[in-house]
Amino acid sequence: MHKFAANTSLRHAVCRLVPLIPSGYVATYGQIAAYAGSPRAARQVGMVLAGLPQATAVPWQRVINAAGAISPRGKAGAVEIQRILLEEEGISFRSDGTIDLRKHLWRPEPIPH
DNA sequence: TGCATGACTCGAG
DNA sequence: CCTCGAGCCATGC
Repeated sequence: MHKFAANTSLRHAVCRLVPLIPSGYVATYGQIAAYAGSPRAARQVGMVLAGLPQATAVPWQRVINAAGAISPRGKAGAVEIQRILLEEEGISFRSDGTIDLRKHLWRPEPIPH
């Protein structure tokens, strides 16, 4: 019944990169995957975030999908929680529930190492 | 080994 | 601009 797993190196990259996203901005799964060196691993990034403990210091809420929406999830209420956290950081949502990436997408100056 | 599953993405129509 | 389908890839049974 030990449920661990998840690509270790990607997990480390995610924990290093996600905290670089400033409050008030968001990044996409694909973006994080690309900076982590695995441009095709967007889904795995989602899996890593799903595996984070509840009390993590990693700002997982700042990672959304390429459509500018909060990705639906099995857990009921999870999407609402994420939205509230982002609104508290100053991010506004359109009536259809999406975020304007032109305004809020994280665009790091130099490429993160 | 095979097949379904998912916090994904992109391009065709 | 939106909907769909196909590609993608680690996990789990």
